[in-house]
Order: sequence, then C-alpha cells, then structure tokens
Amino acid sequence: CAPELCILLKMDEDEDDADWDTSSGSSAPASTGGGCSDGSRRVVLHFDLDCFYAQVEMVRNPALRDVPLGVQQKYIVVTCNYVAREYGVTKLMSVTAAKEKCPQLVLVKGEDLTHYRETSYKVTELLMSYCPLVERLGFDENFMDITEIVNGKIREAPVTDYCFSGHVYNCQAAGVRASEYPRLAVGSQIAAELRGALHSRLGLTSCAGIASSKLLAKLVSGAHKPNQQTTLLPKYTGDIIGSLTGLRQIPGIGYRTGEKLKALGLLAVRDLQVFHLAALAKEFGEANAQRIQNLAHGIDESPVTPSGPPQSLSDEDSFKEISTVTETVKKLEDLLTSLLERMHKDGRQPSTFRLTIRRFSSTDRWFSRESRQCPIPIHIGQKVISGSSEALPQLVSIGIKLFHKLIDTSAPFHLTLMNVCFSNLLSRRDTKGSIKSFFTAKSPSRQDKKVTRVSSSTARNVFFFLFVFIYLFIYLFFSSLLDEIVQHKPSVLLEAVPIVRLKVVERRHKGEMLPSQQKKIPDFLLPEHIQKEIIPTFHTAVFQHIPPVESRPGAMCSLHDHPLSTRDTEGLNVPRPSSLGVNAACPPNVDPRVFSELPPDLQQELLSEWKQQKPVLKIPSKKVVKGGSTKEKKTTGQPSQANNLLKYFKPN
DNA sequence: CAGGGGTGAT
DNA sequence: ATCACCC
Ligand SMILES: Nc1ccn([C@H]2C[C@H](O)[C@@H](COP(=O)(O)OP(=O)(O)OP(=O)(O)O)O2)c(=O)n1
Ligand SMILES: [Mn+2]
Ligand SMILES: [Mn+2]
Repeated sequence: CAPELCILLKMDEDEDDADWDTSSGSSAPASTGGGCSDGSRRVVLHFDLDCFYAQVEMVRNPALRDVPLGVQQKYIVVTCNYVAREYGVTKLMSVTAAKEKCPQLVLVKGEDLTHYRETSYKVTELLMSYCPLVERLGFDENFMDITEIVNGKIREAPVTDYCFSGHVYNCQAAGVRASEYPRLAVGSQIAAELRGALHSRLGLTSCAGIASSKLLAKLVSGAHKPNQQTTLLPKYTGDIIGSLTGLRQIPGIGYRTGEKLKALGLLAVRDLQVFHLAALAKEFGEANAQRIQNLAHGIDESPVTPSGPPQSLSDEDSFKEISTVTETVKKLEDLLTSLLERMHKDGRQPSTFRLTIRRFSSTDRWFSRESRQCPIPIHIGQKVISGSSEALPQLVSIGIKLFHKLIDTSAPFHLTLMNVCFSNLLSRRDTKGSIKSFFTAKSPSRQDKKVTRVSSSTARNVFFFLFVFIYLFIYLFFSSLLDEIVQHKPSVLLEAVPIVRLKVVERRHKGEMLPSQQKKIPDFLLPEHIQKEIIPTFHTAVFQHIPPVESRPGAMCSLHDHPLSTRDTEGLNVPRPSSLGVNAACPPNVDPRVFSELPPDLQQELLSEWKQQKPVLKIPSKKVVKGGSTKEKKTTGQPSQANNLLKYFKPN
C-alpha cells in the first residue's frame, strides 16, 4: 500500500463511533477505542422545527397562533399546529378527515413553498454562523457535528460543575451525574443556546437531540415534542432503540426495505438485530445489509456532511387532468416561469433540464413517474443567469421536445402531474473553469467531487482498472443516452458526469472541437489519456480531503459576537491551515501536513505544477463580452450575484 | 403512494 | 432514467 494511499484512505474513514450495543450476539462492528467513557465519540446535534409549515404561517400571521391551523396542499393537510393536533388532526391527513376531527380547523394553502424554503435556509444559515458543519435534511431539519467545538471548550475552560440543559433520555433531569458526561452536557448547553437563537432571531421553536451519531440524535430529538430538547446518554442507546415499535421508524429503512424485511418475516427492530447477516445480504447486498443491521443496533457512523447550496431546483404541479398539447404547453410555461425566477436569483447556471410527468391510470400500480432530461445549451444557460426574457421560450421549446419523447401525442393521453427541474448547477468557478482550475487552492466544487472520490479511495495502480470498469458500466447501460448527448452540440457534453467533463474541458482548452457526427464516445479508453487524467485528479484528491480550516468542526465563532453575521460568501472556500513548520518547499495551495507525507515524486509534481500555474493565474480570463450591443431582450433586476457560493446562507 | 419538494446510488 | 431514501 503506497503511503499516499494510506493517508487518503485514512481520511475517508470515520471517527470511531461505535455506539453502545446492548443486544447480544450479532456481527456488529467491533467497537474501536474500547476504553474511555466519553472521549472518542462525536457530539452530534439534530434540530427539527415544530410543525414547520404551520409555524411559518403563524409567524407570518400571528392571528393564527391560537386557532387550530392546518396547511393544505391540494386535498391533503400536510401539517398542522399543535392546537389542531389536540383535536386529533395529524400530519398528511386528508382535508375531509381533518375537518371531521376538527370542524373549526383553519386551513391555509401551502402549495407554494417559497416562504417555507426561505425560512428553512435562514435556519440553516443561523446554525452555520455558529459552526459550518451543518447538514440539512428536508426543509426543517439540520444536523451539526460539534465534536471539536465541545472538545475545545472543555480544554480551554474546564469546569467542575457540568449540567445538562433540557431533558436527559430515561432520566430525571436533575439527578444526572453530568460530570460523567461532560461532552454531552456541553452539547446540550450549545443546543439550548442555538434553539434560543432560533427563537429570538427568527421567532421559531424547535426540538433538538444531542447524541453521538446522526441516527441517535435524530431519534432522541423527538422524545419530547414541541419546543424541547433531549440528550441521549450512551448507556440508554439500547432503550431508545428498543422503544421503537416498528422497523419503519428507523431512519434509513423506508417503504421498500420495510416491505422486503416483512417478507423475510422481520417486523420488530429486534428481529433485524439478530437476523443472519448473510441472509440479509442476499436481499440487500453486503454493504447495505450491514448498514441496516447496524442501524437496528443504533450504530451509525455516517458523517455530518455539509449541505451547501442545493444541487437542484424544481417546480411541480399536480392536477386532475391535462390531455391536450395546448394545456401542456401552458403548464410548462407556468412552471418554467417560476423556476426561472428562482434560478435567476440563485445565480448559478443550470446545465441540465428535466421534465417529469405522471400519467393517469386508475387503480394504478402505485403510480410511477417518467422523465426525460437533456443538457441545456450554454447560451441558454447564460440567459437564465442574466435574466433574459429569451430564456423562457427557448426552454419551453426544449421542454416540448422532451415532452414528445415521453408522450405520443397522436394517441390520447392523460397527465396528472408535471415537474420541471434544473440540475448540474454551475457556479462561476465551474463555468469559467479551464483545466487550471483543477490546481487551484480552493477545494473542488461539488461538481467535481465524483471524480475525486473515485481517485482518492483508490490506489493509482488500481485506478486504471477502475476507470475502465466505470467507463464500461456507463457505456453499457447508458450508451443510448450518451449517444444522444454526443449527437448534439459539443457544449452539450458539459452536462455529463464529471469524469466526462474533465475530458471535455481539456479538449476545449486545446481548441479541439468534437466532430458532431462522432457517435462513439471519444478516445476515453486510450491509456495515454487516462494516464494524463489520473495525475490531476489524484492531486485534487489531496486537496479535497483536507477540509478548509473554517469548515472544520473546531472552527467556530461566537453566536453573540456575530449573530447572523455577514460572512464572506467565499469564506468557506479559503482553506490554508497556518504553517505547521513543515517542508519549506511546500506549495501554498497544498496542506503542508499532507505534503510532507507524500512520496518525493508526488511532491515534485505538485511543486512543478504550482510553479507552472502561478504566472498563468495572473492572466485574466479572456472572457470578452461581445461588443456593446447584444440582442438581449431584457435582463431583469439584479445582475444575479453569480459568484456567491452561499447566497443561500446570507442574512435577511 | 396523498403534496411539493429534496438527496444519493445504481 | 429509475429507484430508494428523507422531510
Ligand atoms: N411527506 C412530507 C413530510 C413533511 N413535509 C413538510 C411539512 C412539514 O411541516 C415539514 C417538516 O416535516 P416534519 O415531519 O418535521 O413535520 P412538522 O415539522 O410539520 O411537525 P413536527 O412538529 O412533528 O416536527 O415538511 C411534507 O411536505 N411532506
Ligand atoms: Mn422534520
Ligand atoms: Mn418538524
């Protein structure tokens, strides 16, 4: 095993987080550290807003505070406030059933998610202002890994007198020996502080769970329901897992898995805990079997993964019936108008467009959706950014083509849903990028992560094989799709998987255009090309796995010093740990600690690469904005702050 | 298997 | 492109 591989692999591993397992005899992973009572575990927070959509409506209209309130989407009550819940109204109840339970129920329409989405990002942003390691789940939940913050606090300001804020699972709050769990106790104080901030700054109440993993934090956050928080001590892991009344209550076990497990005769959590792993693996595969059985034991090592800005924006509408092309086009226009507005405000450039439909069929084989997607030509994507009014008709036109790929309009059709989605969202860095951007000190943007993942967890000598394998897989199963992509304009290739993108970027740099009739995938399989690619991607992997210092759990800022602070929107991308007294020749765009561990030949490569790129970086990109007069019909409002990676996390 | 969203794996 | 998961 090459040294550099060991480094990278090590960083891929999670911290030891083996949770206390009360159950007997099963092949749970061995607990790693063994010894210490509190020391090596993570401290993870989970926040969940109370009756989220209803609460947003109550903030907008305080008169709704004291009445039973439901939020209605079409004919279902998607959620309701706690006044309504006392009448027996539940989430996802039909309007008629809800009105039966509570005739005075006040309903507000909630099909438009704008206000909920905006509030949602304000919450995430406020949490991130305290600690950037925040992962969103849906619109109303956030995980936060505060391990390093807690460790730092205890190190700097050791206290003899720890105590918990809020509930402690299975315990009388007062009587807990908090000093035995200093890290969880501190975690509960932080959770309380953050919930207080959410309330004072945004007027929102929430629940929180404090535990050593995402799974347990999430499970325990619901132990005391509105506007409260609960800490789970390790010794009660078995209890909270045991309190679950069905496998479906385990996050990660959904409808399908639940049904498959039922077919295997498994109903209770205990059944899954003790089921023969090999038998489980037959249904779910080795890795998945282990994962869900671990969940049943309360073991979850998955890291808190910062969410960043969304990967896709979509808009949809359901309806009784659309059966004419005219109606279809009108609906397409409406959806796209709204989506384009959101995309424009986002500022990134969409490079993929997808149209999804649902067809009517009575007593459906539980209705599935069908979709077609295509790349968005660059010139149209740019009009979306600039807000040109030309974007709408051109995308409608593309949408109609996709529609015809889905529906044979010479026969009758009956739609009940349409969805439009922009994905493959390119930030400025991604669009301006040439091959040079791969060597920048900035951590790779999410667009490029797939490539770095592969290369980082794989030895170089294995990479060739893997690459060929991946290519063959893509080619065999998606060849028709890729053929279609290649048929179109060359720019179209930008929408493909990052592996493809890297290739294309290089080609365009060299000024080579792809012959449009080139139906086969270009010479991807040629060893020379592959070898050329391995080196750069390997380098980016080195950067990738050294998180920017500001985004590591330890880095924090005081809530009270900078509440809702106006952070540099690029702040998260400025890595650079201060020098740790290592190799003097370390290039400034590489973490010195990593650099010093690399084998000499790789150090050489990085150094020479840096020297070559340095002058090049000074040269402004030749982004000649064609003369004065473009024939833009009209660009709306703000020039869409394109470069802001985190406009989603700004105050207001 | 309801509404209107999101994520990642295959 | 679909499936499975989450809210
Ligand atoms: N299938 C679902 C589940 C949830 N939501 C929306 C409505 C909820 O308001 C919000 C948050 O979901 P929760 O499950 O957290 O429910 P609430 O926040 O409404 O209530 P609670 O106080 O129980 O958390 O997500 C939705 O639209 N469709
Ligand atoms: Mn929730
Ligand atoms: Mn909630």
